[in-house]
Amino acid sequence: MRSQAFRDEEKVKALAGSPLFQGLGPEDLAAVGRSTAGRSFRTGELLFLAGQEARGFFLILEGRVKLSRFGSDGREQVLHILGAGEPCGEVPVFEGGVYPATCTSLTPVRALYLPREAFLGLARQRPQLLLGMLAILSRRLRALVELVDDLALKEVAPRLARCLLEEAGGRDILELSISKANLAARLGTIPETLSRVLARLQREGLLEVEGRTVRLLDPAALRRLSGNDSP
Amino acid sequence: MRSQAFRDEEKVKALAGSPLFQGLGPEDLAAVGRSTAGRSFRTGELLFLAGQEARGFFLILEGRVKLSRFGSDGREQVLHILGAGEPCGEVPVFEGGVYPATCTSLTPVRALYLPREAFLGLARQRPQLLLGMLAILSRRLRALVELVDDLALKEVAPRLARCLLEEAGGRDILELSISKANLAARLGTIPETLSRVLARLQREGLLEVEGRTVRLLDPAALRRLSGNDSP
DNA sequence: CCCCTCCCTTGACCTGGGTCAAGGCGCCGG
DNA sequence: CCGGCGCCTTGACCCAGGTCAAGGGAGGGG
Repeated sequence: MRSQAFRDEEKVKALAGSPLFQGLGPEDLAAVGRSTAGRSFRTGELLFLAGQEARGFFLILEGRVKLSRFGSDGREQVLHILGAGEPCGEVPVFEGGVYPATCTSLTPVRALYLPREAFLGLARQRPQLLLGMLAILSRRLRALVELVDDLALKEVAPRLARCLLEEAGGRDILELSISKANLAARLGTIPETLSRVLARLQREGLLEVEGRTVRLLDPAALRRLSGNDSP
Repeated sequence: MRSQAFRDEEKVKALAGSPLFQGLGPEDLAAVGRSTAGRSFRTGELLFLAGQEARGFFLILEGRVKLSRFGSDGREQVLHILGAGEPCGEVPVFEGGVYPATCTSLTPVRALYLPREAFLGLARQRPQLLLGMLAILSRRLRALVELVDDLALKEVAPRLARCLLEEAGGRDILELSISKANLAARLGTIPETLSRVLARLQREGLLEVEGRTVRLLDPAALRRLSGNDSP
C-alpha cells in the first residue's frame, strides 16, 4: 500500500461522482476533499484486514475490490465485490471496532480514505448523507441474505446459474469480470468444483464456455435451475 | 395476526425503552406513537413474508422473533433472532421494495408497526435516529458476515461451540432459549445433526446436556474448537 | 390410566462436494 | 526454441452431513 496525494479538484470530482455524495454542494465536497487522503493500490494489494482496528473507510474511485473472509485452512469466501463510487469498510464507522472482513484489490485501484470523524462531522450537517449510507448498508444486507440463502439452502449449480444470469443482465453472452478462482470463492466453493459444474452445464447444453466468455444457450432452463421462480 | 389498540402512553413508554429512540423528547415520542399501530402475535405467527411488499417496519416490545429464509425443499435457515427494543423488517425502509426474509414469532409478541413515512419524517427532524439505525444495520451486517463465515468455512461443531459460548456469556451453564429445531436452523443444519454433534461433544467430555440445560464442562476446549483464537 | 402428539435421539445409508494428485495449455523470460 | 509458471481441468477418493426410518419419553387430553 502506498500513499499518493491527489489534487483537491480531482478529489471533489471523484466525490461528486459517487451516489453517496450526490446532492452535496461544491463547498461541502471541497471540505470532505480536504480531510481525505488519496491512495493507490496495485492488483492483489491489501486495503485492510478483518479484525483490524478501523479509523475510517475507503471510497473506491477506480477499479474493483473484494471483501472476503478466510477459514483456518486458508479457504476464502468472498462476501462482496465493490466498484467505483462505492464505500468500503464503512461498518465500523457507525458501530466502532474492527473491520468485519478483509479487503483486497482485484484490479489497480484508486481510492479516497475518509476518517470516521470527518464523515460523521459532515453528516451532522447533511443528514442526507446518512440516508444514502442507510440505503447502501441495506443493499449490502440484502446481498448477504442472498448469500446465506445460497450457502445454506442451495447447491453449487443454482448459485452459479443465478450469478451468471445476474452478470449477463438479460444478454445471452457475458465475459466473466473475475478469475474463475475468485468466482469459485464468491460462490462458496473451490475452483475444481466450479470447473466440474461448468463442464456439466455445458454437457447438458445450458451454456458454452470459452475461456472467460460464457454463452447462455438456455437462459430459461438456467433461470429454472437458479430457483428464481419469481418473474 | 390480529390488531390491537395499545394506549398511547404505553406506546410512548415502549418507544422510550428502545435504544433506537433513546434521546428523543417526549413530544417526539408521542408523535411517533400516534402514527404507529400496536400489534400482538401468538407463538409461531407470521409477521411478514420474504418477498412481501413493505410499507413499514416493526419494533418489538415484548417477546422474540426469528428472521429466516426457506429453501425450495422447505429447509429453514435462521438469519437473526430479535428481542425487545429491536426493529425488525427495517431494510426496505431505506431501499424500498420487499422484505428480504420471513419473520415469525418465537414467543407471544407485542410490537409496534411504524409506517415507513412516519419514521422517515421524524428522522428528517432528528437525524440522531438515522445514526441509531446505522448502528443497528451495522450490527446486523456483522452478524451476517459471521454467519456466512460459519456456513462457508466451518463445520457444525465449531458453529455450535461459538453459539453456546455466546449464549452462556462467560457463565459455564446455560438454558437454551430456543428449541433445538430452531437452534439447528440457526446453525444452518438439521435437528438430527445437531443431536449427533451434541452427543459427540458430551461423549468427549466438553459439555453436558439435560433437556434445554447445557453445562459447559470445558469452556477452553470449546473456545479452541470454535476457532475463536483472538482472546 | 392410557394413548396421542410433539420433540428429540439414534442408526443405516447416500451424496454433494472437498482433497489430493496429475496433467494440459497459454504466456513469458532466457 | 525451450523450460517454468499460472491457471484451469479432470480423475480418484473420502467424508461431513443430509435423508429416511424407527423408536423413546414427557406432557396433555380423554
